[in-house]
Amino acid sequence: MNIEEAIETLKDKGYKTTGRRKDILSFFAEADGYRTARDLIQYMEQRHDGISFDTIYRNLHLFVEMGILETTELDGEKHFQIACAQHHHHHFICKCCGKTKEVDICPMKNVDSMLPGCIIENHKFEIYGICPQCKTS
Amino acid sequence: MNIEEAIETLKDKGYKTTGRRKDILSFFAEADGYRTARDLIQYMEQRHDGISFDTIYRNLHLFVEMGILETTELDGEKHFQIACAQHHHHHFICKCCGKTKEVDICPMKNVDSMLPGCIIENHKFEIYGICPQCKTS
DNA sequence: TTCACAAATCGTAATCATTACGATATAATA
DNA sequence: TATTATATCGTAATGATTACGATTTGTGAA
Repeated sequence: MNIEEAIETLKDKGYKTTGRRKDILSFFAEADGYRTARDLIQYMEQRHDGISFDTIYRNLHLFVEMGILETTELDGEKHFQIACAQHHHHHFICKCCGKTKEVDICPMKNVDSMLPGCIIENHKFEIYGICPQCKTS
Repeated sequence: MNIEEAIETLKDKGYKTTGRRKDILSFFAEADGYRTARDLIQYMEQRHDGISFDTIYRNLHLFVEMGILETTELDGEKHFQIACAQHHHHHFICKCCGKTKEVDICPMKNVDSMLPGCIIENHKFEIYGICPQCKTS
């Protein structure tokens, strides 16, 4: 998902293309990994007079809902990144820089039979550690 | 892990056996699943005049650190339950009542080779859904 | 059993991420 | 360019969690 695609998606659903939205998308396009709302606020304050919490959180939620961003909870704080592949996958997440790597292993294949009577709705599989770049620096 | 074991663990490490700690352990022993700090506060207020946030959170953190409780983040709120088995395992978690079921599948066996150069520190694999009891009621 | 003291608890204020809202500004379109 | 629904702003409110000085209590020694 790149900025142009994201803006197309917004237009298709009747949402407006605003400067703020482009800025938010730029931030995540450059980011290459998970970032918090606070990271985004800091970025926005650097290149504008200010940014409203309302705008930050409203758009983060909207983008997640539209599949433009993915979200996960790390250290008690919500993190966001550009949605990568369309197919089902999981992530290695660097604790240091937030960078992610796709992992095409899904452990759900054999799980159904182990949970008789349960309705399985979704699952989370994440691997945490240090990426090669952070390891050497 | 039962209450007696937990109190032994505390004593061994030089921590005191207080009424509050016994009450907190009783709550989780009865709970059979993940509960929030607020759930615990509500329970404590029912059988005492009141309970300090300080006592709640200090002991929750202590118990996690000592392996008496396990913790996970659900819906942006920390949840706690009595640590179950000693061996490595994962959980099915009922979104409705917090009840957990052990799942003895671990997807990490083949992951190392997919992440060359990365230091893998830990991982999370959780399955979310509705348990049989909540399904029928 | 009582004493002394470190540890634990209490009550409450502070913090921090997130949500909410009335007022204002702006993108889309006719 | 005029209209209007949508988006943004500035700020206050919320809710979980953390912090802290004052008080209480469990524990081990006398």
